[in-house]
Amino acid sequence: MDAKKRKRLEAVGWTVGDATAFLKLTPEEAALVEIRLALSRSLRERRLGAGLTQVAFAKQLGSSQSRVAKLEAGDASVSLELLIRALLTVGASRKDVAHALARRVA
Amino acid sequence: MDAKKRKRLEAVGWTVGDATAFLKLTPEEAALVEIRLALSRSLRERRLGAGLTQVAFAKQLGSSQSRVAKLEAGDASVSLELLIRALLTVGASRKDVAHALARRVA
DNA sequence: TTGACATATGTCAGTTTTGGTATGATTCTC
DNA sequence: GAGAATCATACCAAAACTGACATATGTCAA
Repeated sequence: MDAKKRKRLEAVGWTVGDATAFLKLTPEEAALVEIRLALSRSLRERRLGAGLTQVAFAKQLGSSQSRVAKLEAGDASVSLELLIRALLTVGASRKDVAHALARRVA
Repeated sequence: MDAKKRKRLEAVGWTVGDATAFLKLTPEEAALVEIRLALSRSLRERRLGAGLTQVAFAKQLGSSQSRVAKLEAGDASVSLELLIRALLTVGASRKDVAHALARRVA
């Protein structure tokens, strides 16, 4: 989108940009969101790759299906702590976690 | 240490190995400990590199000096969440965090 | 359609984590 | 030695997170 069109839209009350820009996140907050997203995607891939349902995986993890769903949704109500522990539980190594974390996600 | 010496020690009631082996951590728990350690080390390096005291950094982070000390000590009472947010606050990027996390620590 | 299965979303009491405060230990500079 | 600065540790009330449960949505096969 060119600058002129943006100006026009903003003049009428629209905000132009991606979700993080819209939500006015600081760079750190944006990075945190990206990290959450990258890890949750990796988690889902690994769970499916292992042929596990959310229920089965929740049992392994010592948690509930609903929390696994939230984990994979990148829900704000789950901590990075649990997200990383979950990845380790599906068999990811420390380096795997690092790799998932570095992966482009936007 | 050779196998013979270990056998001799174990026969008398000693446990031979590193801290994680001694504490009988599962692989996931051990990885989590290593992750915490790797991140906290990186945090201290970065804070010092930025010429900040714990007090000054705590202010930036919106936390307290005592919590920064615990962060850097790898204390179990601080979450990975806060640890990672702290790293991002001292200027680490998502990739920096990934790199710190992958770093050998034992 | 119905039933079975997988996943998503809402809620909540109990637990964990947090920021703050207090205090102790160490190391300097005067 | 006194005072100042930096970091470590203990404690606590408030906030955030968790597991569990209920329930909703979606999908597929009979």
